[in-house]
Amino acid sequence: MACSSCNLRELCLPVSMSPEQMDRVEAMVATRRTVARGDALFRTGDAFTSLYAIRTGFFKTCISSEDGRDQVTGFQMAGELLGLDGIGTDRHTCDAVSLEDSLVCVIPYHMLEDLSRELSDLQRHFHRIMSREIVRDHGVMLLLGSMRAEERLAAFLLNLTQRLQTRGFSSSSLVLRMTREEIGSYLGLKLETVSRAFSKFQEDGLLEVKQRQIRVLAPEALQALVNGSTGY
Amino acid sequence: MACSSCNLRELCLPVSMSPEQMDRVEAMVATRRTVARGDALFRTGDAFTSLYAIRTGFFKTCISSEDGRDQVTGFQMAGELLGLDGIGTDRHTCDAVSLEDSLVCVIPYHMLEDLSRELSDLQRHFHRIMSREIVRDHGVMLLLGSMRAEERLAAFLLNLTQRLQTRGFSSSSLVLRMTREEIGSYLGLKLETVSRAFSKFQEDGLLEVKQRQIRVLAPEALQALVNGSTGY
DNA sequence: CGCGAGCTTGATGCCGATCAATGCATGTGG
DNA sequence: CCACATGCATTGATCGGCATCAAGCTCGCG
Repeated sequence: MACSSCNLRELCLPVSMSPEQMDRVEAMVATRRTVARGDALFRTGDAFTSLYAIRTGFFKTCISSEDGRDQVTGFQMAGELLGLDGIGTDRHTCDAVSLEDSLVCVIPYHMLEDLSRELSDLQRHFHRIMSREIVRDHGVMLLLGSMRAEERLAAFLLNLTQRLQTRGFSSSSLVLRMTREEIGSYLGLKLETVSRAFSKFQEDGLLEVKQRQIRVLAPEALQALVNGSTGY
Repeated sequence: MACSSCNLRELCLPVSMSPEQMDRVEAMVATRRTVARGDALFRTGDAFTSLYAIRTGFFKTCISSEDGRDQVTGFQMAGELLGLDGIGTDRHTCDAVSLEDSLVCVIPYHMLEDLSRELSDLQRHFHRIMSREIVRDHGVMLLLGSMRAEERLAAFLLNLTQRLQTRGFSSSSLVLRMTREEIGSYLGLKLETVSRAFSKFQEDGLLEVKQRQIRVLAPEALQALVNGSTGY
């Protein structure tokens, strides 16, 4: 259960620490929490106290405006951090909902503050994580602002397979944890459009689609879609 | 030229510090830099060394993918921070282009790291700023993913007026620093669509539009657009 | 077995992109 | 000072991609 023996330590917060630094990090991450599929780790408006590192499982984060409009802002998998949204206002500004039974490591934020004042490596790494989150969001803005339906889905799938690969899974075969509707919400599309794009990819031999079982047959073709297809 | 006498200090990085803390912050923010209209403060790929606080002026940040696609990811005004994108990879991931002659305060990042390890107020505030940036981006994702053209423009205008108001300007009268095309890029629309939406708002008596001179006549109506108009 | 949640597929319509022309300010050189 | 160029904005006409509406279909589960 210790960070030092966690197979995600290279992806998570405590990257490249000395053994003694690691001890202090482990003291900070003392508690774990299970979240059953469908339950929320936190919800909009909840008081912010901690960040959460996903040990196992899969989450979505979503926001909703006063009227019913809502939007999935991201999908998070093992090794990724949840809760950064809460730092700014001391309240969470989105819901984090588990898409499968999950286990998270609880990182009390005030302890992270204290410790990262002492361990500059930790400080540096935490800042990097926040910065990368900002950069990721910019990428999504590009996707939502300028790509067409199939391009969006291609980008989404490549992003997923890449992250799975980093975690040692096959880059060609994956099981979607989320519904077509959730994918659509993330990509700014309706579920029917997502479904049609999947079918199209299958017709064209880019994918093999069996419900949520996906096999990527032609990653280069997906990549080509994401890049050049504005058709110059 | 000192932070302590800067009229933006309540918006910027050095919020709520003791005089002696403020001295140390000022020592960190030793240099200023002017950026002529149209010039870049930094560009994608530039080495990341510093954050920049806008003293006077106006910027846009934009990213572009390998093919020509590009996207304005934000507009920044006095008191706001630029360059957070660079922390994650030690290189900037977007262009920051000045939309009018501007002056920025240069904050060497390694000094900010050092100082925020000593001043927990500074540390806390810096984290808040990054977190708010993430939350802002999520708001833009909601806008891009689920709003229609006029709703997007209404949200954009309200956001602008609100930020201007915080800085002591009128909330009803503003001069746009950016072109229709830049607004369109930010909102995921074409410039013609932006132009039409402006005209529509003027017809409906919500705005008075003279090129880039905008007068907001009915802010509540704009707000209503942003909220309820999904038409249930 | 039958129900329901999620997925697929088809038909139609609308919003915003695209193409194209004109208008309007600012600036430059003759 | 005017003729002309240039960049930006407006407006109209047409087109296309995605949303919407509407059936079926599949699969897991009580």
